Amino acid sequence: MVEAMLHHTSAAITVLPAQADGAAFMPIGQPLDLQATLESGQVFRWRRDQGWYWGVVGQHAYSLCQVEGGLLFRTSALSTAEALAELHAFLRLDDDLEAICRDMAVDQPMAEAVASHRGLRLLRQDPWECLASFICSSASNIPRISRNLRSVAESYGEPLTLDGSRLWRFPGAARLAEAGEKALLGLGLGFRAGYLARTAARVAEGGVDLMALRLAPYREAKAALMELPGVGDKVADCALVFSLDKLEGFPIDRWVRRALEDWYGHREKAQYRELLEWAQKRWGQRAGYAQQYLFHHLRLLSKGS
DNA sequence: GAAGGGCCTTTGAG
DNA sequence: ACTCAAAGGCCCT
Repeated sequence: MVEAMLHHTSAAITVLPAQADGAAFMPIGQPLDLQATLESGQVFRWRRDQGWYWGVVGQHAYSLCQVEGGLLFRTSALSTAEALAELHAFLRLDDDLEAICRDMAVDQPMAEAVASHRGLRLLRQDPWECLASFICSSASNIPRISRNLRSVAESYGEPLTLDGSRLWRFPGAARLAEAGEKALLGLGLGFRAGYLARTAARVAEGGVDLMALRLAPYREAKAALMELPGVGDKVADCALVFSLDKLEGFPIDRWVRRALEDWYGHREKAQYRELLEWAQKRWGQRAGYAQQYLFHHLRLLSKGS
């Protein structure tokens, strides 16, 4: 498979990625920038090492490496077919990104963001891990969120082995409810520990069926999420966009708010709901993508890279 | 109902 | 050493 792929490799890639032998190849026709996708603050537990990304999708460990025409991958999944299906869903390859970006880029700032990060995709994450992740994101920063979630997974999740490397599944709600607030506080979660423990308990006892929310309309699903401790407008929108297929969601954090002020002339004090309605009117079902491009673009600009 | 302010922990960067 | 910001939410005036 790898050899067949190499014959149409572009001149830009002159050597095989490290440790390509034995990896399977997944052809991808959609635009994909794996680095931008995995490092744009949607997910926090993927690690890069020598051009390979290591992480967990569903119940299985994966290592991924982007090459011309697709991905090289290894997995702990039982069959290649299962892995391909899992990756396809995770990367939202059913989204026609070219069309989405074309529709979104109706103004200068978005046109620049889209042009600068071609292949940045939304992901379809596991709803519980996604919700828990963004509960932990409150008033935090990405390096810290990553560290916190890694601690949680390594303390309470089931270990997986892939090519001699250890990865951890994210622990289920029942496991975290059992662990309790004090234990989570001990992992450095700060005031988020109480939120996470209480929401875990609610989810574990069936107070809300996260998977079922994929079938519910946006407003209904959001209202259900916002009943949970530590879940307000922003965290709910993150869970909706990144894991529940509600791409009309539009999470507004400090960065996106800044982008809306700087690039679209919104006033500093504008309320969340007001900005949300504006974005949904402008971008409709592509609001979630629009948000991700604004977030990633402004963040990279301000980091000077 | 809207608006403003303080507090909830901890870390990383300047 | 000190300050501020960080993919917020909640509760009180």
